[in-house]
Amino acid sequence: MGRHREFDVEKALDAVLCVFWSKGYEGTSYTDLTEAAGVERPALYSAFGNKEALFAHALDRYYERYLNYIPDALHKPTSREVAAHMLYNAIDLNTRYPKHTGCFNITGLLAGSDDAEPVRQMLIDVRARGEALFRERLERAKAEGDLPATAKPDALAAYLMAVLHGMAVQAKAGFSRETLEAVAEQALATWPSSSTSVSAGSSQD
Amino acid sequence: MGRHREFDVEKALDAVLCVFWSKGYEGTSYTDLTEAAGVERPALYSAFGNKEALFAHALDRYYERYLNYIPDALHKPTSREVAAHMLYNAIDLNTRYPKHTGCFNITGLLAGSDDAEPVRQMLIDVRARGEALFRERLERAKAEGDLPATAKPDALAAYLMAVLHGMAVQAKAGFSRETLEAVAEQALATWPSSSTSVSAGSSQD
DNA sequence: CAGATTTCGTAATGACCGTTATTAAACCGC
DNA sequence: GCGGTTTAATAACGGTCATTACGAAATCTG
Repeated sequence: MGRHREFDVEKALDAVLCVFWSKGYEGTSYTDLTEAAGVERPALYSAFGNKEALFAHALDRYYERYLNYIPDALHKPTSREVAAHMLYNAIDLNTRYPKHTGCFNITGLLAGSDDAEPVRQMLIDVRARGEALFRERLERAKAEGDLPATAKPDALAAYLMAVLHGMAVQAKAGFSRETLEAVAEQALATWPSSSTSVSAGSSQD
Repeated sequence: MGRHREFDVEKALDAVLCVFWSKGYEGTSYTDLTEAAGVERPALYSAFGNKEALFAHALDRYYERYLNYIPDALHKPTSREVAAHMLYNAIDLNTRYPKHTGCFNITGLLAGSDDAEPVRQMLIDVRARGEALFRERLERAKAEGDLPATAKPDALAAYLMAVLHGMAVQAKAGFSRETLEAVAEQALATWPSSSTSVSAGSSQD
């Protein structure tokens, strides 16, 4: 019983997500959010809780709707294909929307006042979870012989995540998709392989 | 004539720099700055101007005092040494101070409200200037035969900057110096070379 | 239709934001 | 020591922040 909700909760969350994506947590005001969602302030509060809870909802949705290529990537047969899939899908995501380039997660992770420390920590934790999944996939690749026995899955995972994070920064700095693809190509040029003999150092033309 | 200044302008700017380094531009309040500098608000205003001008002063000082390894790196004889010097000095800088890990520039570049857009643009411009210097150095290396004729200096420069920015993010996420060194090692494993035959793909052990 | 319940929209809350009058104190040349 | 000048410190400014009472409107059950 009671009055029905007049706005679409999913659509409102999508609008909120885009604003946070562009400006980060503290860079976004509640007025920004209500204007983007087309919903009055108390309505957003009753639907999602306070600003921090709303950001958490947006973060969940970001992983569900935009980072859903990660599970797909992890299922690729070889570690090289996993890496390539993650790189090129990240580039697409980081440059697809001119209004909010880069990565939602990384954008909010770096700066913030002391009050926003819980939010930063939340982003740090989620990021670490993603890297752990990738590392475990590389450990499997090593066990399967897809990576050489000398390979270090943890270092390799950290390395590729560094490239991904760096591209998120560069996308925010206005880099084109083409430039980022050149970055990815360079990163993949050094990817280790167990079977084939590699000549990665001169693979760029 | 007139009353003498009772605080050390240089020391105040150093203190201010550290706070901005940790929290970014908007994450830092003027109260944070005056408390760190041990200087009352009007004194900071009279010495540096408003918050944006103060941040610009801090950015200048950051490049003078902490990124002074970049000119040294660019003077190394080979492009590989240039890259290695930049990577390992960046790691040291990004992990040296537990109170403000990562990179001052990258920390403030990603997020911010619309009011802070000029500051973000300032950081984007300075970052681009650094990458341009590196790219020009790689073009010289190519002309000198230090890099193969097939090398693409712009892509190579963007790639290494991506790794550097990614490490700045990871430092902010709590990565240890050792982990970042493994990342740098992986990044260098693929660095192109004109003379020696390369087997970068299996160079990790 | 009556009563209970939920949402909506206005408007207000106290706290903090960056910035600056204003007044008192310290220094200079004379 | 005195007038002119610069700095120091207190305290205030209007504006925006996130958050929420409160009363009107809308929907359900009975």
